[in-house]
Amino acid sequence: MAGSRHDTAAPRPTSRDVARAAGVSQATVSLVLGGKWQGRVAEPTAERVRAAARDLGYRPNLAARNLRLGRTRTALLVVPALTNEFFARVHTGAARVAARHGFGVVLYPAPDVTAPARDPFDSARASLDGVLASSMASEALAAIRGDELPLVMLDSDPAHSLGAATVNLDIAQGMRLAAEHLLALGHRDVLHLAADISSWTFDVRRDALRSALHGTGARLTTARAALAVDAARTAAEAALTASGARPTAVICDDDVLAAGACKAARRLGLHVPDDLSVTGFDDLTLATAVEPELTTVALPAERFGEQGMDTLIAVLDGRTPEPRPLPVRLVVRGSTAQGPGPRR
Amino acid sequence: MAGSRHDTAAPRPTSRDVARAAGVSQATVSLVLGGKWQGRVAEPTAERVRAAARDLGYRPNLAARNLRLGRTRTALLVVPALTNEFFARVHTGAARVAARHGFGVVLYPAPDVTAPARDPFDSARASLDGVLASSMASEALAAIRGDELPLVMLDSDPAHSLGAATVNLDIAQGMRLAAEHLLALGHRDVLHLAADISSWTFDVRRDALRSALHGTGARLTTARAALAVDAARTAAEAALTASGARPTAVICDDDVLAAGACKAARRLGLHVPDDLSVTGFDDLTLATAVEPELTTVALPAERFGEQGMDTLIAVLDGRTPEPRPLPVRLVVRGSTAQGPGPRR
DNA sequence: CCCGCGAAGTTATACGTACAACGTGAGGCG
DNA sequence: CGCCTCACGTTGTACGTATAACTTCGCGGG
Repeated sequence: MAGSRHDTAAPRPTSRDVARAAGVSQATVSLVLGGKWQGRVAEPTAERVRAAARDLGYRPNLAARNLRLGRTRTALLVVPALTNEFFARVHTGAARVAARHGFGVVLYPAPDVTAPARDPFDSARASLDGVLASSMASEALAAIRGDELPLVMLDSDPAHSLGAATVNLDIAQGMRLAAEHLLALGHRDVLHLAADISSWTFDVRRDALRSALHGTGARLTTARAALAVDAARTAAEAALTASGARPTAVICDDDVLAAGACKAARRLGLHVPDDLSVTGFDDLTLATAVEPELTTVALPAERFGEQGMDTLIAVLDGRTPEPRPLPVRLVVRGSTAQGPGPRR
Repeated sequence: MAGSRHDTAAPRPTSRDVARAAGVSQATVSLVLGGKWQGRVAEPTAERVRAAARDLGYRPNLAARNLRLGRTRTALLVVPALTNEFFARVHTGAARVAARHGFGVVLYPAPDVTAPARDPFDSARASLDGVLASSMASEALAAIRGDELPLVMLDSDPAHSLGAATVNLDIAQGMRLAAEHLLALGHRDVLHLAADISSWTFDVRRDALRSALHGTGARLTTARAALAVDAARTAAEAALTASGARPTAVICDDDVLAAGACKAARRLGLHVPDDLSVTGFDDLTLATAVEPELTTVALPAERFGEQGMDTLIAVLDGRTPEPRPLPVRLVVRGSTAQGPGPRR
């Protein structure tokens, strides 16, 4: 009557159905399809089982398998926001490695993690084998259930990841590269436009900048903004019109912020890069979409996700891989140019 | 020796442990915690059970529950690429609704869906209750396992979604709005820069443009490009320098393409919007990051995801909600301006 | 006075799988 | 010739949960 194609509701065949069709016991089916039949089942029998499984369109019931094995081959990936292209790329890498090992990935966008005081793992309907937690929400996460599941932290504060394996991008090196690039161009008054996120991330970046500029006579000022174009434009506009010498270069924590800085410059009648150099971070699609194209620090986001998942799987296997920060590189494009230089 | 905090390997408490602690049977625990204890269990007993569960930190084993109930409260979301901000937003909406109904969402990025001839569902380690498939890869997906799971199609070709419920954005209306906007500005020679994706999507958009321009004396040409800034720039540059009258406006299938078109204009010495009007689609972060800000068609991406998941859940409940296309709206910004007009 | 009935639990079972432990012939060897 | 071994399976059980079917007991009505 309903006319749907789900009328028949043909129940999915089980391993027992396959066994019946192949004329063997259910255990034999499990052995053959589980790949552990070496020397336990004769080849002709094994082939008969495989054929029966194929004919019936048999697919093992994951819930039953998970229950039996006590693990799910599923990992949770916690990110601040998937709409941030960087994290989408991290997910891509993590999911690729996971698939290679027969693992699935469930996503948890962190913003809600702390707010509703709900258990973050409730939303992950699958039971989980482990957690891959990206920095920004990891403090909250670690506090909530840090030691209940194997955990790998992505780029997080060592102070908050006690005992958990960590995978890092060399963020500090990225900031240094940007700073040195601007120094080489003759800039001596630099604004750091920072993303308004976790304090640890902020500290790492600012400290790296400070040490890079130390002893060069360059001046460093700081402004913070939420991770959005408008917020960045507003903050940059304020910082660039503040009393005192106007910075000739802006180092941004993110390409999105850099885009905002460029808009601020335009509003103030400054030309990028001639009047103001701007550097971004992440090398998102955005970086080459704007005019001029952004000089930015390219992060191996997918490799980051891959290595994170590799590490998690290693931890699950009882191994402990040595943490080695992933290298970053500076991509020089059109948003940076010669500054006032040392001629002053 | 290993020194890890997983040494003790304390096995998670089961409902039986809770039962023992509360001095009741396992069945009673299940009744109380399952919420079906009305009139079956006295309040003091129920409270004792809840207290015991809390003390032990009991969490039900999802694998066992899934096995018992035969459903998983997990849906698969198939998207072409998560790095596309639009789909990240769709996911956000879908996940929100899913969470509200106690559902989880597993993601499947489609690109690989057809290539390796692997079963796409293998990568979803959880068993699934249903599938939410976004347009672009849905043909392949539907072909592979269309009728094995309840399916809801997002913005897909009706011809390929036989029997499956569908949720649509009013893409055609979006194209009409853009076309009418340009017509009103006096443009009579329009280039359609199309995304090189599914042919159905392309047809819908082109047909909408054609009908909107029909009878206005306006000329429509078409170029296609992969969904990337560089590809779009190249294609636009070629189309704008082709023989014949140069278009005075470009309607793009996506903001990313629009950014590429703007870059092409700049290379050709054309000013946007004075010499060339450009419209985008989707209203991504990108749209306000570039200069000038893009006039674009804003899509309710999150609502789209929400409605998709709502529909899937309705289908799982045996209901059949009427499909109603989600409205889109034109956001006029700085990338469009008066064209040559009817003065000619 | 006894029967029935509702309240408050309990016992038993099934979901589908993986694997430990147990047959069971046939052939080799002392 | 009897026993051991090996190749090839099979039988049985447990994973943790939800729920149908059953028990037990107190109490009110006929």
